[in-house]
Amino acid sequence: MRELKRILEPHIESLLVELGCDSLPWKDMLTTARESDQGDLALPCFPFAKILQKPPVEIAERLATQFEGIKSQNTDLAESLLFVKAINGYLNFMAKPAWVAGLVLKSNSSRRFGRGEDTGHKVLIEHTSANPNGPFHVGRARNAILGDTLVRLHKLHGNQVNAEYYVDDMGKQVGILSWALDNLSSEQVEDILDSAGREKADPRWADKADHKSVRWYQAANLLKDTDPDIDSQVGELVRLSEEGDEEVLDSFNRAYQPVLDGMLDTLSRLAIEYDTFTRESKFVIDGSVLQVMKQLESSELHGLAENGAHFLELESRGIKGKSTKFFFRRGDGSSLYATRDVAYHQWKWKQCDRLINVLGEDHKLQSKQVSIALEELGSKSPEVAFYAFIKLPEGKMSTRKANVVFMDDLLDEAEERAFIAVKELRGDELDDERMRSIATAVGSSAVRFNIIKVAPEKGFTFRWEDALSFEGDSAPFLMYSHTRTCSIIRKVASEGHDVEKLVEQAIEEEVWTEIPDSESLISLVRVLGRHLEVLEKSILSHSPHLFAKHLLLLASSFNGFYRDRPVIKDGKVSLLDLLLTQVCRSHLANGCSALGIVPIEEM
RNA sequence: GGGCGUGUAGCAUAGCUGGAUAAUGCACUGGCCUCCUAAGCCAGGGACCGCGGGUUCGAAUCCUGCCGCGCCCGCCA
Repeated sequence: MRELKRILEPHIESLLVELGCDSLPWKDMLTTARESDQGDLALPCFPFAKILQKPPVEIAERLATQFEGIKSQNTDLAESLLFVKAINGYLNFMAKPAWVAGLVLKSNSSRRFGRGEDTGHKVLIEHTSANPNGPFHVGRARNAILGDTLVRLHKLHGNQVNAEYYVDDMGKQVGILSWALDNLSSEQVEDILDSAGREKADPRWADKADHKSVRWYQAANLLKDTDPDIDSQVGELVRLSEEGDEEVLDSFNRAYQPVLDGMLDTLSRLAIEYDTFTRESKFVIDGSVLQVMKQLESSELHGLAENGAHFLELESRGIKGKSTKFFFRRGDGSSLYATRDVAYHQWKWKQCDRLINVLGEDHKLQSKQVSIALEELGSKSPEVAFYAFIKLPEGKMSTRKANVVFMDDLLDEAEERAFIAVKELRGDELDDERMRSIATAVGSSAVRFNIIKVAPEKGFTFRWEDALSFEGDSAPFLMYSHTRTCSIIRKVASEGHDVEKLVEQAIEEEVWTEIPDSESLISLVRVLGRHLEVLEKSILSHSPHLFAKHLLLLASSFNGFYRDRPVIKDGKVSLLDLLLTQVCRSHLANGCSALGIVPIEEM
């Protein structure tokens, strides 16, 4: 209730000045009331008790009386404020429902659609950036889903966003894959995996490049343990790639590109797309890594190891642990992953005014080191959205060890279960094709939502039942509420009304000024009033789950409204209820889309 | 050993810049389709907020010490 706060603050201030209590941080104390039937905002009066030597209950009552006096003399207050009440030592402010409704319904700006105005800010969000060495799995999915959701939320907020994928086209992982594809036959690969007791490849994915190539990658990793010669061969390839050797980089490219394409196919099933792809090798080839290394040498933190390796000593910058050194150049003069990352960040900063990385919690130290190095070079640090891992009951997911749940399998299973559910509910009304498309939308939405609804910093264990949950706090619940808004509009139209015209009429007549005394209608209006504030908070704290929770609340409030307020009855349309339904429909549709949930019109 | 994060009903989570009776879903008990889709709605039971100290008028929230879990402390990526 930002608008209400803005109106109230000057008046509260003048009262507190009069009392001599304005030295306290009362603006922060003025918070959302816990009980929504007692008010929208509340000011606890306990801290004033000490200064005034009077009981808080008495102070609250005195303030309430004085405030009522001010209210009658001020048009802004008279218009927006329903009442001020002293309850248990709290000063509670309740906004007029009609005023709140007006905020949401009357504006012909983007607010009525649950969308922020253009901010003009350019935001670059780098996410996923997974090594292209095997199929996309559920462990990696948290990065992609969190990242893509941030991209969508930023767009809804009004920012201009670039979604960026950093392609790791050099280094050990790709080196092993490339070596394996050049040196092992299909029979050898299957023999190696078979004798290690690994499962056979799933025939369903026999034609998908990422699922095919990962067998080579896994076999080479097994072989490497017994044959040290492979390590040195791969090591040589890696060294050459880091020097920018074109031939090696080409063969790396041939090895990983089909795998990356396969991963991107899977991601597109989740509606995850990227605007730009940037290869790590770019920064070696264009010389910027070399320049970074040179510049870091003149840092006061710079140090030189016995064999000629360069590092920054970060103890003075708060880095603790066994090693406080950040190596940025090997003894042989070559760069390291993090060094290239520094060059990459400088490049990213050239194209945005806000830079966000989505990273697993295992990258926390690395990320801090890169930030310090950037500061040494006079560059800004990025914002980082960290997340904890999704693990399996058997432990951490690993492509190398084949301990993974493939996203392709999860999505197939989700869609299948969704199909069974639609068929059971609507099998006699809809044809198979229609039900299939509903199931596809429900499946991918549910998978995304079940990951995005928990706070990023909390780790969790993957369980099929949870990932595929369709009830309660879930994507299908949101989607279902949205379809209800659609079917109401459909019904109004089907009875011969021109919905657009009626909505315009409702706005013109300002139908919200005579708001009915309906608890569910009013609480729905209040939830809508908070929509953009929650969106902004969600973005600022990199916490999409806050917006997800809010959307669940919106859907559930709409369901209450739906129960109590028939929009059309005996052919007669209630303009206010129609307008509210239309506004809810946009809020839900845009909100769902921002979470990667497909807002279908029937299900 | 050190650093970062996390611990809330049987389960999964929200609340964590201190504020009123700790919120939601699953599961459990009971009720609601002649009514814009019941993937829904209503009512009910269920919580030493990991444990111990401290700060405060007031602590799930802040400080501190334990305990459990996760991640990190490579001239790997």
